[in-house]
Amino acid sequence: MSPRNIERDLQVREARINQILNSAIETIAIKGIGSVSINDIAAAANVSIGNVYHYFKSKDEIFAEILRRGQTDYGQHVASLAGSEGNAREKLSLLCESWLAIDNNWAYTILIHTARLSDASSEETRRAVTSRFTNNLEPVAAIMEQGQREGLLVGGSPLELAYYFVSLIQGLTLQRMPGNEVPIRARAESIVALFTVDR
Amino acid sequence: MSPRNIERDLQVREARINQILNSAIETIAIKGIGSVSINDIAAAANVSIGNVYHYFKSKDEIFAEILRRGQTDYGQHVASLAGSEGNAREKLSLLCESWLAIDNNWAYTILIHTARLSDASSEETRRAVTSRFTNNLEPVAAIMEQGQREGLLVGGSPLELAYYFVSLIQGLTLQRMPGNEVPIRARAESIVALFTVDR
Amino acid sequence: MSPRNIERDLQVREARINQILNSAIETIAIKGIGSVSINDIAAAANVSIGNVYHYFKSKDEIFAEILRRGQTDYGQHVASLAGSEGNAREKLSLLCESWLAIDNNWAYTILIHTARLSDASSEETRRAVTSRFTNNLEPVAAIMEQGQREGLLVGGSPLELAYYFVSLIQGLTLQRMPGNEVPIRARAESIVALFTVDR
Amino acid sequence: MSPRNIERDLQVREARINQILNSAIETIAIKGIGSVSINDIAAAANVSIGNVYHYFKSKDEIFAEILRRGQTDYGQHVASLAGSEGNAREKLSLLCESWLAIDNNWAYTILIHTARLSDASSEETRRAVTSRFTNNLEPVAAIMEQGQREGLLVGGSPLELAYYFVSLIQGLTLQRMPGNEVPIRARAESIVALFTVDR
DNA sequence: TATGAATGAGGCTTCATTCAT
DNA sequence: AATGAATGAAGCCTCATTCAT
Repeated sequence: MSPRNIERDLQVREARINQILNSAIETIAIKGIGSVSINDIAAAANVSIGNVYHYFKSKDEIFAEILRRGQTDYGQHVASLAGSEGNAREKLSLLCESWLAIDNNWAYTILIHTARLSDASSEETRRAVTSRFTNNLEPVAAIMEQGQREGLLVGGSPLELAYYFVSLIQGLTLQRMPGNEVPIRARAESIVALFTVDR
Repeated sequence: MSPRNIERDLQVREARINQILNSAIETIAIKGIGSVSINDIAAAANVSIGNVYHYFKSKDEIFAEILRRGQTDYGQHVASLAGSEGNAREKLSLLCESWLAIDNNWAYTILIHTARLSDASSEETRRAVTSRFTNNLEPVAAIMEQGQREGLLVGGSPLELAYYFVSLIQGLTLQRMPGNEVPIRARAESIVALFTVDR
Repeated sequence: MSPRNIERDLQVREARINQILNSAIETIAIKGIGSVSINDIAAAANVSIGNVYHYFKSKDEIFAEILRRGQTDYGQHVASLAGSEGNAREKLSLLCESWLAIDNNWAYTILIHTARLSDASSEETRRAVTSRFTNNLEPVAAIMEQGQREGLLVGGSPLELAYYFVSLIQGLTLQRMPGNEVPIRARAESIVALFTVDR
Repeated sequence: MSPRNIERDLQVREARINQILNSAIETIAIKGIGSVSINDIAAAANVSIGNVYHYFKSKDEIFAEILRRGQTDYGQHVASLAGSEGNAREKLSLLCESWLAIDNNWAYTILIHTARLSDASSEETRRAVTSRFTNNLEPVAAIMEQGQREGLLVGGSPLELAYYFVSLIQGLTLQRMPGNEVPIRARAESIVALFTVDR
């Protein structure tokens, strides 16, 4: 029937989708969420506008997919961290450092919050984002609990602590948006210290 | 009735400006930063579009003015708190509680970050926002320093601690946007505990 | 409050709406339903695109309003005809002639049928169009009934006859679209003869 | 299995073309003339877009071919009817019933009229459609003439009567578009009665 | 013959801003 | 001071058509 190599087609398709999403997140990092247009995204991906719409139904779908991937990847990262060898303080440090090391994170963070806003995206997208956010707290809470058992981290509800930790990280991340010149550097060590018991 | 004089005119003007700005922040809280239009703002203030432009040069100026007022009010609040009687832990608690009590805060917070994005507003607005943000850290840093002197709060650079505190508060605030159903409540007590030494 | 003449404003508004709608129906008559764009409509009305949207929510609303007016006007026309002096055959003749005399009618007719098509307009528009169409059959049916009482018109269900009459008129109207060169002229006399008993 | 030869290739080609055209008319019946896209047509025919273009030069050609076949088939039908045994009234009844029986007819009818509109199709297509329409009137006119000779049908120019008959049928057909709920059923008997002399 | 990725012009719609009254 | 009509640029999205495989 088809004189085309289906498997190769799928690979190309996947590659193109990645290409669009990856350059989109970069473009957002430069232009900012509110100003980024499909035009920008297409240009950054070296692809025509029409072709972007060949792979995505709408701008919202692009945002939603970026978020899905970002949150899923982060979830896997933090879950594997929670399940790995080492004490809770070390894990928290690693988590902290990996966040602070990624330049793009502010874009994900702003995207997460923007996507939640009423008109900015569909009800479904919002639900999915919030649900993943909540799920991703679990491994952090597990680390908190481990730290409490080890006597390394401060007491209190582990989930609540995780909530504070993630909020702090996200709050810091937002300070790193382009154009922002707050003359203070966040240091993983000091942040983890807030949650550490021995001092 | 009362003859128009300059003073009364200014009062009316001021009242109208307040009316527009106050309903604007509410409208932003509902529509979302990115979707709100001058039309929405005018309608919410029960004022014509043209009249909005009579009081403000541009949409950016409205945003900028909301931010200026919000940040200035907050700055005065936190400065007076820093200068007031009481120990640092109590002050931090009050600061925390006052933030968590205000429903609109997420809108200010998102507005602050949006306004900083390159294309979203003028260079001048961005500089002003960031500058006020940095200035407003000072009183918090002063409270941190006081707390360290009192032996109540954890050690480290007071400014850096203030930075973390504010970031945490802002991060939490963002979780309270409409449509958000994170099933965890932030409690001032637990937050302050992170910065407290006696445990 | 307002230094504008409200009444005059309303008059201007009404005039502008008429101007847009009237030139729109003309433009449709030239360009054809399927090809007419908001751009065409705006240009024909000597008005900017944005201003068209100041008066109408969407292209569909323009179509819907044209239809509402066209069907309402026709309904009043035919109702007043049905209630007027004269025998049924004369009334039918007048009705026929007035339809055949109006050059634009094909556009209304195509518009009526296009508006009924699933994707072409909203459920609400479609219902309204069909409902008005059905209502407008009544006066024609009344004429048929009068004609039967007078012994001038053929027998059968008056409503059904009205349905045939209107369908015939519409079918003929469609033959008169631009680009159409069917070398036959419809004549009111012959059409009415089909519904006449004495021959 | 069976060796490919030219004849078989042609058969396959013809089969594919039929498959596309048949599902296209169905799709038009659902989506509506103005909204149907090549994509819809390809999907309905279970064929790729590219393959549609392998068999047809353009969307206009598909429409034109549907019309050519529809009008030609109808022409043959009505011509054979005109040449068959039986009196004119019976022939008119059969013609009427066969039209009313076919669910798709409204789509053809709308298509015929749409295709005639200036911008909707090429000059050539329009000429062909109108020409076939006019030609197809001849057999109907012949039936009218026969009926007049037989003393069964009303007097007047046979071609003009044929024109009215077909317009009436088409007008009725349009009332049967999807979404249409005109609560009146057309009955062949009553329609033919309008053209019948004995009453 | 068959596929579907790719293109880009064009259509609809929104919105900040201006201006006559 | 107040109104809202008017403008037009810009954004989102669709779709007929082409082309490499």
